[in-house]
Amino acid sequence: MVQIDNDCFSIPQICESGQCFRLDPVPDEPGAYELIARDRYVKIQTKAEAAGEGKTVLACSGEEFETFWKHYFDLDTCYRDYLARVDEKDGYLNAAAAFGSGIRILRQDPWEMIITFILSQQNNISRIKGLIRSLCEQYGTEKTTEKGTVYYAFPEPEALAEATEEELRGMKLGYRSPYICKTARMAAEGKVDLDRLYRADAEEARRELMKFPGIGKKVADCICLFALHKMDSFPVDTHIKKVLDTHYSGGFPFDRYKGCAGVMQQYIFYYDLKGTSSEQDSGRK
DNA sequence: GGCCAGGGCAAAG
DNA sequence: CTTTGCCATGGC
Repeated sequence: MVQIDNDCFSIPQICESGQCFRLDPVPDEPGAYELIARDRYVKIQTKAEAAGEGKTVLACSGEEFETFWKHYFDLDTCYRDYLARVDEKDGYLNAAAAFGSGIRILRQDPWEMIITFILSQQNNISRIKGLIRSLCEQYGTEKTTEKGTVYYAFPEPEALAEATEEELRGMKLGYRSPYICKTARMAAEGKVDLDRLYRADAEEARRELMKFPGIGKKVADCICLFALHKMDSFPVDTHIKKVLDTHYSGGFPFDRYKGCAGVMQQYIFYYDLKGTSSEQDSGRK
């Protein structure tokens, strides 16, 4: 058991922010979450104390926390400093940052993000989660925790490369099936050295990732941000595009947010997705 | 029941 | 280099 008391760290917000599709509340256990990262599983307890301070407990050893989860959740970084960089005069971004102040940019697995965000295109989050679950149950290795919890690891490239396009269509992946099929085979053959991408700059990483079928600018940027931790990557999806048109017609101030544009992107995305629906329909095309 | 979802791609303009 | 039509499926 490891207790985390970092400032600006909220599992529920990270869960809802849509960067990780294998983090979910445990049914009938208020405050409990399950997280699967590649082949690892961890159970999480979140408890809102009377004082208002959030507390998070990971059910793992101190060693596993130090060598993996701490880095995964980016807990060595002070997100209060990111919040402080928000322009005082930017009302929208202040509201968005306040709303999502517990979000962190995770360091997820590149291969997992490649498949996940290829599936994400023109799709909604709840369905994406369902598709990922199907893929894991079908092609991932079944594992059991010390306490007897059964879960499925994310399929390795070699396992997913065995899938045929017809099988994937049968699992309702739709027109994304050939993308997954070809990408898995390319990855299994080692066409792109994923580890090398950590060293590359964002621009080069993006170019390399776009060699996979089904990965364009937006999906590549998601992989750069959510796996490779390129903090200047700024995925522009339908939500972000709408906000940029509505609130930043003069252009988003990327220069000001050098080194943390991706964090701002997540604040905006989450705010547009889950924020107060008081002016939900104000955005027009 | 219709609109839309964390887009990409190839063909046209 | 910038638009356009198409691609499956189901959540809401």
